[in-house]
Amino acid sequence: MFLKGACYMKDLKTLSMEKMKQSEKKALNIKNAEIFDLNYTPNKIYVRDELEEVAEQIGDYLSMNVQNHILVYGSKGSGKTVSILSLIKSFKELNRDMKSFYISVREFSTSYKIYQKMSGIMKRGLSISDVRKEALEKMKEKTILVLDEVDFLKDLDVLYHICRSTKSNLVLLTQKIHWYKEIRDESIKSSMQPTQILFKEYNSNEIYEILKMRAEDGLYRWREEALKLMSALVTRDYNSDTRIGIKALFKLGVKNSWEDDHIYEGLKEASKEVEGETVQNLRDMDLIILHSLIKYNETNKAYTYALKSLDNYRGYSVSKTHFFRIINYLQNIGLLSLIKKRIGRYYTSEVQILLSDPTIVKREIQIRMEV
DNA sequence: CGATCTCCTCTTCGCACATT
DNA sequence: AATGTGCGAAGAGGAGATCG
Repeated sequence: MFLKGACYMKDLKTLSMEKMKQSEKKALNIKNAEIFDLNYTPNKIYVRDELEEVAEQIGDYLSMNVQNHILVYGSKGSGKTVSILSLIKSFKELNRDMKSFYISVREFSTSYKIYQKMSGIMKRGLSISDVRKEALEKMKEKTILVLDEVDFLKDLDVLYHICRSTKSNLVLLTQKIHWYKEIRDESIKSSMQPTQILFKEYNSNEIYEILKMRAEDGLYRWREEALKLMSALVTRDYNSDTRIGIKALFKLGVKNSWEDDHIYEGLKEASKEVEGETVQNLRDMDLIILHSLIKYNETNKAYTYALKSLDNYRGYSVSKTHFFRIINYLQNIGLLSLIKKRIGRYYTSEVQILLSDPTIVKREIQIRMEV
């Protein structure tokens, strides 16, 4: 016992020196950390074939000034946002008089909020027509409005008014192939008539190209074979989600270690981080329901359990209706998926949790309980 | 001048009814 | 029976108007 302690004390100094040196080394391999920020818009991107079609449509809009709306489908990390933003950036360099707005609908999920964001008028109490008027005023010249994750939009006012009373062009991005089909309002559909473009999932070569570009711009040293393995794994194990590859690349770049097991570990950590952010953004009610679904993967048992925990934690309650609405929401943001089953005469849904590490939910609850 | 009222919207949630 | 949908009620909240 004593000996161990002594050893530890003795090592502390060398340990800290070693760590210090390591930290210096870490910083040494990073050429530009910004490159690895998931919201970074690079000047140079991997141009997928489908992007040419988008570019053509935008080009037509700009030169003829006739609305030419675009709807882009693609799964998580298929490059929708980055591609579109980079493309618009380069169009802007050619057309100085062109304007553009980018709005994340997950964040601004009603037409009212979108108008507020666009007009810059954030005060409350104004009627929707007032805010709308201000927002449309900003769209008189050639304007492109990008609505990211448009399936989160709760009403269609923006779409209607932008199609009808402006000459602006919409670029809508979504993961949901059915979103447009499910719009009931025919008048909106007939005035919008977007060109629909599907961004396929990247294959492993494409992901390799993307990682290589980021590595070249952001790192001093890396290993080709490592990038190849990473892209293969991202394709196979992480639904071709490029974001996870990029995050992992940064982690490995910092350590400048490219052995196979570090790669596996780095990817796992990266995906946990992405999941962690989603979980942190949930409201208490959602979180508790998610937790009960993890505990009981069958909706009815989970409902009973959720009622109990809600009551314990905050004295809240949920109706079954609302409970299901929340489950649907959780499914929408990709935390779980439901498999409908029939047992005898009855139906149930089996819940499949899509988190690779469900314990973060419990941890998040504990953190919130302490406050 | 501060207090209160009024206006308008947003969000959340449950009820009743519809669907599977 | 288990889920999903439409609708509307309740409460919150912020800013400007109005009043004492």
